Amino acid sequence: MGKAERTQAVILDAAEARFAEAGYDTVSMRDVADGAGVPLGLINYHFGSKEKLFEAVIARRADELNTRRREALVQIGKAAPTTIEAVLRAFLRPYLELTRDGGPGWRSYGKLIAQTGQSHRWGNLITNRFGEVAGLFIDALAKAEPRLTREMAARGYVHMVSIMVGIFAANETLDIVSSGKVTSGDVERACDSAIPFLAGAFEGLAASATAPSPAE
Amino acid sequence: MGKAERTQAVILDAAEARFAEAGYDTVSMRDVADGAGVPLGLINYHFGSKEKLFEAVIARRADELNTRRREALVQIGKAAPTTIEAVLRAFLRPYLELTRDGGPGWRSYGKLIAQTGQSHRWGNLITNRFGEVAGLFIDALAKAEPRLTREMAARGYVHMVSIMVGIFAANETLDIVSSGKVTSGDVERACDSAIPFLAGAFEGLAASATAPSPAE
DNA sequence: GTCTATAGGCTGATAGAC
DNA sequence: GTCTATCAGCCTATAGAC
Repeated sequence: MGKAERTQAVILDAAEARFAEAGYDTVSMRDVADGAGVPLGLINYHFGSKEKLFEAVIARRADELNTRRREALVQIGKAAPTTIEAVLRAFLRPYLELTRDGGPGWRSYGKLIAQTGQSHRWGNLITNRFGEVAGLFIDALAKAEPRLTREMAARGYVHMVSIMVGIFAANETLDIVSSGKVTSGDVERACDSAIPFLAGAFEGLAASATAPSPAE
Repeated sequence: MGKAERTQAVILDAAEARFAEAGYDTVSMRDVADGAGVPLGLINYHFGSKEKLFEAVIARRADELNTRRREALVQIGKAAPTTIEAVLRAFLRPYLELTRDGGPGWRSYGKLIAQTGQSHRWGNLITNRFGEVAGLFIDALAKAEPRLTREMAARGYVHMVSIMVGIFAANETLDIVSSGKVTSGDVERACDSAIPFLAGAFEGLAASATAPSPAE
């Protein structure tokens, strides 16, 4: 790794941590420069603008996560028939493993994705980065549970993403609503409980496709 | 309604719409003033600061939503035994009805809540406003499905909120991942499909509490 | 209650020395 | 590649006329 690349990594790490903590708009380029221990001008030299710096922060780990998820999907594709639960694991486990073992930056990244995904402003950035793999997983869900229509699979996928984002953002909502009895920091435990939750959810959704509602 | 209150409502409406669209930090007090058609100084006269203006925007509809949810919970409490599905409806339907019939401001509010809930900065604001009703619903979930531990009920509640927020934020994620075949704008349809999804989810979670996992 | 003018500070970006 | 100095613009908040 050249000197320039190492400098860029330091800047990306600092930007990631600050953006995750305080939000893109609140953090100034000076904050990032101070956090990285580099002069202000160097950031613009390497990344061009604040906006491009942010995009680079998002892109860095998105690529790694997408690769691992693709691999996990290929793995379970070999063993037929594929179950919904296997697809859920292929989606959640790569993220869990990276968050647990991939260094502290992944914790920041989780918080960052949560903010970015809900801001209208970065919508294209997120869907450009994650849209392709999303299509793969919607296909896998529909294949694993034939009762699911395409619409249901897509809706279910979006719900799954909402839950996933909430887990890896690890904000304190859970701690507070549980009066401190459950901690949001234990992402492994959160994933373990999310699997049966989501497996049941897709089962319930599939069942509602075949059984008419009581009102009808 | 006095003149001052009407002016405040106009300011709140403009602030809500702009904040929802572009985010708190991006929107300036000048933007809000222009949107409301009032001079800049008037906003600080009525609300004191930008931060307090934002809190007022959040509080206004939170109080109304909490009241309706409480009422819905009381209603289903009268008919024993309470089902998970009834609790889900008590949680989602008031929000749906307000979003559908309560005027365009509720659409903005949905987007705003999504952003606010994921920003570390406003965490206390959200939990202060919604925490009490959250406790009521966690109790109701645990009562409706005795197999659920308190921890499971709390986790499930948080997941339910994640999904709800995603639905009412109505961002374009769903439209994009479904290649335009499903629209996120139809919140009624989204709620209808979320009910069996979540009912199945709590069923799956409860089942996982009694049945040991295959690995054990 | 409403409106105007302005103070004081921080922002992103860059020109130019090394 | 790295670092410093600086510019022009925008921000929130407020003092004071009406």
